[in-house]
Amino acid sequence: MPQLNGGGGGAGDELGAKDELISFKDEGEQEEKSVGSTAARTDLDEVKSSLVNESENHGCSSSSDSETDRQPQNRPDLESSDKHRDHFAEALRRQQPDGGLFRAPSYPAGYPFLVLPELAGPYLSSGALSPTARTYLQMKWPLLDVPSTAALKDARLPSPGPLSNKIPVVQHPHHMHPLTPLITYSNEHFSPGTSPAHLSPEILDSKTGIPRTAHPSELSPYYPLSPGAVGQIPHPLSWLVPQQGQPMYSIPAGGFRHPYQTLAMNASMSRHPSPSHRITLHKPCCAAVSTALESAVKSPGPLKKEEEKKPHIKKPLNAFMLYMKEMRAKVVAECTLKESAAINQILGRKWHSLSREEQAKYYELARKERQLHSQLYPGWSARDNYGKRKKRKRDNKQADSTLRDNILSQSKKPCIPYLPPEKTCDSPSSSHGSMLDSPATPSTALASPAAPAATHSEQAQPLSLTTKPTHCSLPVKTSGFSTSGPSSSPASSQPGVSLPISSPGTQTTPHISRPISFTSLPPSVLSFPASFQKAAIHSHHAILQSQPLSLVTKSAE
DNA sequence: ATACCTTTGAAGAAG
DNA sequence: CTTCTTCAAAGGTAT
Repeated sequence: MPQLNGGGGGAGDELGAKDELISFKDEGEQEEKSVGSTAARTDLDEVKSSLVNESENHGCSSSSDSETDRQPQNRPDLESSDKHRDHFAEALRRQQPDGGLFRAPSYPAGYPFLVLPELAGPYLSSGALSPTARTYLQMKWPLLDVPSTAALKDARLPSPGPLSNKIPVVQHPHHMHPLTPLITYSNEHFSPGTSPAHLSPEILDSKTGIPRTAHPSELSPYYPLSPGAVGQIPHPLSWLVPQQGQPMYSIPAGGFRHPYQTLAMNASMSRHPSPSHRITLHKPCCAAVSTALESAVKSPGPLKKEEEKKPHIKKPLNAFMLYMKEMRAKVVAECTLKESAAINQILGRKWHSLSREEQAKYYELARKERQLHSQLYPGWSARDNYGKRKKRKRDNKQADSTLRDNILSQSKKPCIPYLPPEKTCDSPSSSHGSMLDSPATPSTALASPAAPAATHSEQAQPLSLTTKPTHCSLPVKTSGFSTSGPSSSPASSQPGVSLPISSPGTQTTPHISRPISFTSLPPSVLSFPASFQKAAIHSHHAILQSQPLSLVTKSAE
């Protein structure tokens, strides 16, 4: 868990100011459409084909030509993926005429982050409405074909006017700030069936293409600040908030009122973040919303009572989760493959392919998020959420991993030589100097803490063990190995020393575990990027610069 | 209807 | 101190 060092402020600024795009294949997506296929897309194409190839007709495997043709039509997917934006921007902004507590440094238009007073917070799920005072909302306008219809069904959701239809048509994923996902926390506190249609613009269903109503979660409140904290805590993510004067989306003055305003007001009433105090709700001004909220909040049975007593406060998202939230839409949009598991594999690879700087953004962001979370919920512990999910997968996993271990040991698969990573699935990395295939530009040499390249190559090994018919050359199933038991890896104690599987003398049975990584390193050491760089340089040096930290080998001894 | 899958990272528990 | 487990998101898939 590399954390940015104290320079956090600087990092934050960097984040806010740069609007750096995640390399991946965003660049030139627009051109891509007009010009046709590009190298950039080959990346995903490869991934797709490798992922879906053979086994499915999802279309990822479709020829580039067809895909090219498909692109434009695919926009709806994109649009839906950009569901995070809506028409609240201006109105919300008005609610904080002074720019609100959280003012962002200059932020490129198109990435408006709003501070929503009182929306159910992302950290509260399942019927738990946050009484918190503020919520971040990303107000990026999607390519919404904002149908005259739903988007503005509700009078309280006045048409963005100028925004009306397809305004942001030009807005493509690659225009998204890497941090956009921050605002996209889903609100599980709304029950699916009760989503207040009026709250959001219609979004084309990614699958059916049929206009659908955006789920409240798509309105994505970011975080709630504890009422007491509001106005006191400088928001760590303040830089995410659009500047006041920034031309966002003009909404007719007098335009709209946030449906949850009453909630906001109510929020102020519950000063204590304590879960037990969070559920009080005032009826939203809108009946529909009210209904939705009530249904979400109220739920029959004693179970509900328990929830009321102890709402589920979600864990803060980590860097990768933040990244995923942002990139998922892109990946999904570019690939008809919708299966999250597969998408996540791609995302995982892409994550590793990110440059240090790019990852640093997310680490910093995650760090801030954790900070905020801790401020909001001082007493909260990750353990509080333990057992909230019923997981039988655990058993499966164990069995699975055991099985895998057995298979491994039986087959005694020799170390697979270093595979030219990513070639199959993640070419993008190469395009932007990923360590994967373009070793060592000075910057990449320092690499992200995740030590991308090597990781991939390692992961590629277990490929054959993939239990799922992904038919993808993607190195997957790393997690499976990670659970391969207590066989502690010596290397884990010395992350920097771990060697690639291919290394001579390494144990024949590739033992891939999860991040030896930085999780085991003290934050001080991991302080990202500076400390990390040092550490990386120190321990890995040239060869290991991209060394897979996740690789565990016994040869390290 | 619900859990699984899949990813990485963070946090906590256990050894 | 190290290792393992759980959860965070997401949405198709499987049970």
